[in-house]
Amino acid sequence: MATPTKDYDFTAIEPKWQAFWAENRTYRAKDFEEKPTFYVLDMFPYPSAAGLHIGHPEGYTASDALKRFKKAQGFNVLHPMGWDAFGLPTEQYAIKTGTHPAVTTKDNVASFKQQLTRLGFTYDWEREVNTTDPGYVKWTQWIFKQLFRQGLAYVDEKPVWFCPELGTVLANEEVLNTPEGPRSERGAFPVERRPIRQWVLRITEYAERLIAGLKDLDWPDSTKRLQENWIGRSEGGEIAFDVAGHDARLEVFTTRPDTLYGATYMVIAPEHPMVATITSAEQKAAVDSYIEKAKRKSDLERAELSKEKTGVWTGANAINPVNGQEIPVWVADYVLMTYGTGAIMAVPAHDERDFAFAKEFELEIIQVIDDDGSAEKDPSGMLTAAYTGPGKLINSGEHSGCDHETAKNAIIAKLAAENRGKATVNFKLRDWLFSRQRYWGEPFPIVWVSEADYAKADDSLKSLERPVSCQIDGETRFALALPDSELPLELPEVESYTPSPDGQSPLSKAGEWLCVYIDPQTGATSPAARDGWLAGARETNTMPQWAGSCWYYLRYIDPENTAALIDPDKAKYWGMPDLYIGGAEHAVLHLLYARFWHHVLYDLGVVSDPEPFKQLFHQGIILGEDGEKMSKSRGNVVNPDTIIEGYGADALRLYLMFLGPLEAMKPWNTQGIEGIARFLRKIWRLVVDENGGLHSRVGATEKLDEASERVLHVTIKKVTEDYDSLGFNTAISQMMICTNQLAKADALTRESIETVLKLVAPLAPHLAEELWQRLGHNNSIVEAGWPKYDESKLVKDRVKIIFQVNGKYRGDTELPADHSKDEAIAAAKACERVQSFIEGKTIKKEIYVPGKIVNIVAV
RNA sequence: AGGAGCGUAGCCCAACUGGCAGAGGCAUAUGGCUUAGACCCAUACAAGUAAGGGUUCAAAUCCCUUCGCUCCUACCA
Repeated sequence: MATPTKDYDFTAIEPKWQAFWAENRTYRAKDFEEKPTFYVLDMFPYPSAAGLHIGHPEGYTASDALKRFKKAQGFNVLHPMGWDAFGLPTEQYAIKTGTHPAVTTKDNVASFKQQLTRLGFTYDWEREVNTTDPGYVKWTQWIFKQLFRQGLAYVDEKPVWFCPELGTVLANEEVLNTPEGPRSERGAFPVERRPIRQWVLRITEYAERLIAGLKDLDWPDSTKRLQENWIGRSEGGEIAFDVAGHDARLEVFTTRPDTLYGATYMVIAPEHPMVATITSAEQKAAVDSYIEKAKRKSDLERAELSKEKTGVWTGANAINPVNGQEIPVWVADYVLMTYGTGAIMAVPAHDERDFAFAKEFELEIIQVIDDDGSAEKDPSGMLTAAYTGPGKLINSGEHSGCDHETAKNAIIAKLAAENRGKATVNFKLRDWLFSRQRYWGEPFPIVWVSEADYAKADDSLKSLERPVSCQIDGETRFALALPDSELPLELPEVESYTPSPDGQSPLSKAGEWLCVYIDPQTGATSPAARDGWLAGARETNTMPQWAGSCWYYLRYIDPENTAALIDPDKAKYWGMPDLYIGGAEHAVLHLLYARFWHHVLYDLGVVSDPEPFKQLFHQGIILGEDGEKMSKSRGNVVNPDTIIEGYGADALRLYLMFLGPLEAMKPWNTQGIEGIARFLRKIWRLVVDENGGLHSRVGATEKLDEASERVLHVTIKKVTEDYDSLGFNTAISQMMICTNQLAKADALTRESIETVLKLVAPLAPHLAEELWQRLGHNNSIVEAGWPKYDESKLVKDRVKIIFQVNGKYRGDTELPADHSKDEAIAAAKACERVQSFIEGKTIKKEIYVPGKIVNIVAV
C-alpha cells in the first residue's frame, strides 16, 4: 500500500519502508549465493548510554549507500553490524548504581539499534555480534588460548596508573596531565605508576611482518606511515662496553656504530638495573636523589622538559672497546629504559641530544665524521651543533678515511670477532599490555597451579615452549589453559564492581569462583576437590576492550558457529572485507592489534589471507557550526534525532554526504540542509502531482528531449563512478543538475524517472522506494538493478573550442565533434580577434588540445 | 621540535590530475504565485585560487620561499 500523502511526508514514508526492509529481509546476506560477493565493514560502535552522535551516521551512511549500490549492481553484499560492548563507562555506571553491566549493555544496544534503524540503515541483523555474548566470548578466549599455547603470551609486572586516594587502577584516559603532575580524572587526586601483575602479548615478534604486510594494502598513505613509525624499525648494532673496576659489561644499542670513536661518555636510564652496582660511594647520594626525582615525573613531563637535559655522573667509567678510552657513565632520564638496552653510547658530535647534554655538562666532543665543510663551526673549529649528515670517518684509528656507511659494517664485524658486538634490529613497538584490573571484560581462560602440579598436567594445557609463571602471594605459580570444552569461561556474579584497594581486579573477590580443581589429563574443572585433580586459582585479570574488536569482522561471516570460530567454506566464500570504513583515530592501535591477531590466525590456518583489511577508508570528522569539535561543553552538538524529526532520515543522509568529501573534516551547517530538502521535494514532484496522483508528465512521451537525454546519461555515468569511489558529494551535485533539467521538460519517459530513482536510492532509499511503488512496482527498487549509460548519448556532435594567443583567451567557436587539428587551427586563425593579436608577429608554435583548445604562440 | 595535510565567491564545496576558474548547495537581492505566510517558480549576485617567486605555449593543479589553520608523534639512541 502506498501512503496516501500528496506531499513529501517523510514521517509517514520512512517508518513504512524501514518495516518493509525488515519484514522482507531485503538486505540479508545469503551464504554461497552464485553471485560475486562484496563485504563492506563499518567499525562497530561502543553502545554508550548517550546514544548516537552525528559522527556515527556519517561513515554508516556511506557504507549503507555503498551496500545498496553494490546490491543493485548484482553483488551479494555482506554488511553487518555489532557491538563493542565491553568497556569502562558501563562498568563505572555499575559501580555507581549497582546495575549489572550486562543489563545496561542490553538497554544501550536496544536504543542504538533503534536509532540506526531510524536512519534507514539496513544491516543484516541476523549476523549481529556482541563482544559480551558468551557465544562470542568463547572464541575470544579461544584465540587467547592459541596465543598462549604459541608462546605469545606471558605474565610480567608492569607499571600501571594507580590512584591511592581512589584505591583503584586507572586507564590511561582516566589520567590527566596537569601542571602539578598526573592526576586522576575523577577527583583530581595524585596518581602514580605501580607495578602490577599483567598479561602481555608478544606483538614484537610480529613487528617485521606487520611492517612488511603494509606494502600491498590499499590504505591511506598517512595511516600506513603512522603504523610504520609506530613499529619503528631501526637497524644498528649492539656493543658491549667494559666498566672500569667492575666485572660488568654495559650493553648499548646504536644505529651509528660508525661513530664509536666519537663516544665520549655513556648514559644509562635511571631505571637501569646496573645503576646500583656501578655507582661509586661518593656519587651515591646524588644518583639516588636524581633517580627519585625521575620516578616522580610522568612520561609526559620527562619529554616536556626535554629542552634542558638533566643527569648525574655515576662515578664509574666505561672503556671504549675500539680505542681503550675511559669515558664517564652518566645517569640521565633522556635515555629510556623501554627502548633498546636502556643504555647508550653518547656521541655528542653526531647526535643532537648527546650534543645538548655534552654542552650542559661540559663533556668532551670529538668529531669523527667529516662534514666536508658543510657544518657550522665556531672560530676554534668546534661544531656549534651536532652534525648528523654523511661523510668519511676521521679521528677513527684504522677506520679513518672509510665511508661512514661501510664503516658501520666494518666496525660491527670487528667487534663481533671479539665477541663485543653484533648487528641487530630494534623496534619502538613494545609488547602489548593485555590485561585490565576490571570486571567488565573477558575473563582469561587460565588457571594457576603450583610447580609440582604443573608437572602433572597434560601438555595440551600448557604453553610448552615457554611456560608461563609468576609470583602470586609469594609463591611461584604456573599457568594452565582451560580446554575448549570449558569455554566460554563466564564472568562470576560479584557484590562490588570496584577494584580492590590493592589494585587487584574485582574478580579477586569472587569467592568460590576463584578456586577450582582441574583434571590433569583433560583440564576439566570442578568447584569441589576430586581425587587426583589439581588445586588451582583462576586468573582474576580481564582482557582489554581491544580483545573483542580484534576479530569481530571474522565472526560476521559465521556468527552462530559453536564448533569453530568460522566455517572455512564460508570464510572462503565471503573472503576478507573489501572495504573497511572507520575513523582515523584507530589508525594505529585497533588496526595494528587486529592485524597482529589476524597474522597469528593465518599462521594457525584459521584464515587464508595474512592481512584482514585490504582497503581502508577514514571518514572525516564533522565539526560543530562554529567550526570547533563537537562537544557537550561547547554546546555545539548536533543530535541526529532532531534533524530526522525536522527533515527526515533521507535528508539527513543526503546532507551528511553533501557537506563535503567523505574524508574531509567539515563543519555542520543547519541552514544548508534546506537545499537538500528542496532537492528531495523536487524529486517527489517529478512523480506525484498536487493531488497525490501520478504526475501527468510521467510517461507522456516515448522519447526524452535531447538535452535531458544527454544529462541523464552523463548523470548515470558520473553517479556510478562517484559511488564506486565514495565521492558522494559530487554524485549528489550531479543528481541535482539532472533533476533540475528534468523538472524543466514538458514530458518525461517513465524510464528516465525510474533511472533517477534508482540513482538516488542508495542515499535516499525511503523516498526512492515510495516513488518506485507509486510508479506501479511492488518489489524493492534494489531488485530493479542498476542503470547503464549509453556511450553514444554522451558525445556531443558539436564542441566548443577555445582560442588562445600566447595562453590568453581570445575567442572561441563551435566545431563538429569529429573535426581535425588543422580545421581547429584554421578556425582559430579565421577569428578576427585572434587575427588582431597575431598580426605582424611570427607564429612560433601552434598547440592543439583535442576537443578543447587552440593556442597560438606568436612573437 | 619533527612529520603529514589543507588554504578557490559572504559560507560549504566543484574543476576530467597541467587546458576558458564554477558544476551544485547555502545565504543575499528583485520579481512572480498567494488573502497572507510557507512551499514553489524565475532572474540576479559574486572569487581569479593565502602571499611571493619559478618551470611551461598554458599553473588552483608541478617546484621553491613565506604566512595561516588542522591533525599526528613526543628525547626511540
